[in-house]
Amino acid sequence: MPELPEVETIARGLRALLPGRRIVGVRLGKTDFINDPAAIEQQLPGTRISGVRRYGKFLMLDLQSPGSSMRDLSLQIHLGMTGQLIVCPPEARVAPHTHVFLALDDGRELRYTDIRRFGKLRILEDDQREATLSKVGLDPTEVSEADFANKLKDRRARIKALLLDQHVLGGMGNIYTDESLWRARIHPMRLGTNLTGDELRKLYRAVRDVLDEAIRLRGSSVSDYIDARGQRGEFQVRHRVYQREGKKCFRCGALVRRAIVAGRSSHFCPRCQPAPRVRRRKR
DNA sequence: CTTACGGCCTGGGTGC
DNA sequence: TGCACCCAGGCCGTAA
Repeated sequence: MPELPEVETIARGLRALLPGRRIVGVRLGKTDFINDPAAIEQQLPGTRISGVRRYGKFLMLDLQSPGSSMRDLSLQIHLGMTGQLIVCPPEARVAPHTHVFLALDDGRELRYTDIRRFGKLRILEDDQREATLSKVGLDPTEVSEADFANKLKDRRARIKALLLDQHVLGGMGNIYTDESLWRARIHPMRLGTNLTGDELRKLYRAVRDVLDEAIRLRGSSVSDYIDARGQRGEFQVRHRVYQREGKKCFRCGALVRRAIVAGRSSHFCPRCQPAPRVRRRKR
């Protein structure tokens, strides 16, 4: 499931292949995950891809319109759980559940495949672009330690929920949240406001390190993630708690536990990551 | 405003 | 062989 490192890997792959290319044709399969399929079909052909951006888990393809009277557009892509973007020759085998084909002027094709169709494709006018970008929280690969701490230290929500909240930080998903909390030795149910200064520092370090390592290893391929060239990532071999329920903690040997926190299944070591004191429920 | 939670979308994998 | 069920991430509505 693509989170920040996977989306970043895909973005880097696309950046080597797409800028400067013109879209010469559009073919769509199922369209229920696209905000305006007719606009995609009518307005994309003829545009030139000027840039590929990542913000949080979103990808943005910036498109220059051919005529100066026409407005520039952006194609906003969210891969959901099972979305894949592949650049390939048009004769390459078409994977099942491929629903978007963009023919490029170099003879290649950009394809979007999504088994579950939890992904989203949106076409944005240039005036909607920045408003959309501004809704996503700070980028955890660029945020300063002070900004990171300030975002969390006054919040009474659970740290797991805060790290997953895309308005707080953009790009953390279940894997990297659990891995970061394990490294920082913080239980997912701890409240943001109850973290000590030292814990916030450790968590900041953990988030940065986990994401940097994961990007270096081109993401985690736990189910069907592949990058723009169809390659799998390698970070899944470095997972320390994610999907390791019942296995030994790499640090202390206690058995990794799984619990639902903030509506998501959360993996943690009950010894390294001590649970917060349960507040006595008032009757 | 903040937080918590349930429901919804879809289909592959699992377990009976 | 079939089939019910679980689960995933994001988002939205509702309630406290």
